[in-house]
Amino acid sequence: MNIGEAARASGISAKMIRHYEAIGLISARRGANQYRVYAQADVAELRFIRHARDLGFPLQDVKRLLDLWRNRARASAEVKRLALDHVAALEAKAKSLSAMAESLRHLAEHCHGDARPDCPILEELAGAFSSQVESLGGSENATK
Amino acid sequence: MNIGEAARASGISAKMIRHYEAIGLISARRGANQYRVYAQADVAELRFIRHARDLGFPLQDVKRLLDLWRNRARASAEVKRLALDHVAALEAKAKSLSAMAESLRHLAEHCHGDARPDCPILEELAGAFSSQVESLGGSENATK
DNA sequence: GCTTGACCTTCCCATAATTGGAAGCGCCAC
DNA sequence: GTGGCGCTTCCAATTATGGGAAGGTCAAGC
Repeated sequence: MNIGEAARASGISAKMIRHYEAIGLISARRGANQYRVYAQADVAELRFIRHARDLGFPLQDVKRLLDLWRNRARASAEVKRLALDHVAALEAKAKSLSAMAESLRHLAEHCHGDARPDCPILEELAGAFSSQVESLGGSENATK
Repeated sequence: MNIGEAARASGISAKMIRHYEAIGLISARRGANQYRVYAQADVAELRFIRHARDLGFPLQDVKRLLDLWRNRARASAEVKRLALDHVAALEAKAKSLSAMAESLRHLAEHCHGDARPDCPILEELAGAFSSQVESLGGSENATK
């Protein structure tokens, strides 16, 4: 099959299939036309890639996982280590985003959100960790 | 003060300060040398930007927030809307990452992780939603 | 045979945010 | 007056994906 059909069968765009080939993740035979030709096994690899991406693995890890998948003599220990490292990274990222969301939501709760200009969200962004910025508008001469 | 000192005072690298100027987020006066010159108010803006970035706001939102901050006649409603939209985006992203982490951790729990090659993680990546890929190794001729 | 349309090819560019480096100049202290 | 640091601009890489141009190929229809 050609790249379009492989794309439909795998859920990866033709654009990305070419890209994955360009970065050495996969390879493809060429027909007499120079068209890329894909077999069922190639589609299976593409699906593998897509599932790994769906789980958030970066392409570098996907490459390693793909190598392990192709290698019948692999040790499952390495797969597990990759997976658990990735789990840790995902959880750290999720935690960080949740913390951002929570502090921002806390700020938003104290903003009345009407036509008035005063807003604790902006005040926090301006002041944040340090003390309040004093007389901001009037001290541009303090340029040093 | 020059860009280096502004960078140290704001926690934003000189590189990024120049970049923020290039994309129109901030501006800077120039001295006789053509060196950028920053006042305390400029540092306050830089800090504002950093805090907004720390909360995960994309630069586009930061630009809008900065405009609102500069505008004394702003309505806090828009700030609140921006903030709550961003909170929703953050929470959605965090939830997505957590879901990935959980399903991957679930898979990893069932992988014995030793020298043997069989591994449910790889099997899931290969098969996932569809049924098991049957006789993958032997049917490359089924190319259609 | 020729057109049309769908498909394929390669190459360049864009996104978002940040970082790195190179080449060249100014400035200050010693 | 010179060495080192800071400043300037420009160019590129990162990560993953997509958009589009300019052209080649193929099958169908008339």
